[in-house]
Amino acid sequence: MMSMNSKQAFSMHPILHEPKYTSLHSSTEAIRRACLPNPQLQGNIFAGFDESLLSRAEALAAVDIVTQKSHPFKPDATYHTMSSVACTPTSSSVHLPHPSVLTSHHHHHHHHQPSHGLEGDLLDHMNHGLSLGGMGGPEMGSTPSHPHSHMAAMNPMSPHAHPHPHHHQTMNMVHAHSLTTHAGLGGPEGDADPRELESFAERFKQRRIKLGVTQADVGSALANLKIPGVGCLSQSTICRFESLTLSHNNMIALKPILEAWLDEAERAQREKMTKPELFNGGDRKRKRTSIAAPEKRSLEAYFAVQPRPSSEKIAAIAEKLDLKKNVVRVWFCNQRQKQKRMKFSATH
DNA sequence: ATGCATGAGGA
DNA sequence: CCTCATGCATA
Repeated sequence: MMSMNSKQAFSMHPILHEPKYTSLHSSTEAIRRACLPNPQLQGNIFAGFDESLLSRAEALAAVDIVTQKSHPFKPDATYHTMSSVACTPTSSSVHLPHPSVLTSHHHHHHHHQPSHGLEGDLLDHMNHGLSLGGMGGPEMGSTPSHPHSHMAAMNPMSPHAHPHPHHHQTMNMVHAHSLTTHAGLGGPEGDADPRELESFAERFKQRRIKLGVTQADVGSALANLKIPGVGCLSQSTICRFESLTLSHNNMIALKPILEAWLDEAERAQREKMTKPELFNGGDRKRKRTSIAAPEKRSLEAYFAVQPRPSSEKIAAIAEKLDLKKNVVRVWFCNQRQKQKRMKFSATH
């Protein structure tokens, strides 16, 4: 198993040079990040009395059950499936010609701390369905409402990928790098503004639907564009792009690609349509752990007081909630990522 | 549309 | 171990 795709060979790819990217469109994201919670700092601050905090958080979480509205979902543990996949993006062995790195962590300026009233803070968060610090408050699913605009295969090029459904990571890494290094000016302009991304995302969705293509179709069709370093993307990513639930950087990186596809797709629509083809492969599916509501509430409570628990703390939490440590760790990672998504970004 | 997961790359 | 970009599986 786990055959190594060429994408994974990325690390040993001959072209490992890292050209110094220019600050094409950037500074905005720096500003955005500036408002994010400060990493390790809080950890130390609370390291001393985190015990009590944890207890507090847990207690609150427990009591909170009554305040929570009913959840129509089953508090199951884990599911398993054997359903067959429909769209197999497959691999696109291409790599980015310029594996320039991203992640320019420079959160200067840390924000407030919940130390001014933990109980109050927690209660506040929980009673209000958690503000930015806990979970996605505002509905992102506020998109129009044509969930199923099926039909597809009208991609510019051959929509079907290869007959080999390795569900491995597609490693596109269309990273957009940004530099905060703009001379001490007062006008942080010239970069991609969230405003434009927003409008583009909206237009994109509409035109995509007009073409009668699904998000999944767009994803797999991208590979056919043969753009260096760009393979296919999943429905998830396309969806997130349209709903702006990606990091600012990610949005900026994907925009030109999706734009190129749109162009090509609309052009191709006039002339022809390649023969639609469908294939499928049956692979062992990954399993998705489902954290029950009560546990999730506890995690949110913990997260409110300590977004970055230490390994030990994670272990402790995991044990209390009877979850695997790794599940808890990943949960925290994912929560942190959510905070950074465009929709909740302070750049707005 | 989203929750949980994987992995590269970076300290 | 984290951050980030992405994806599979699911509601």
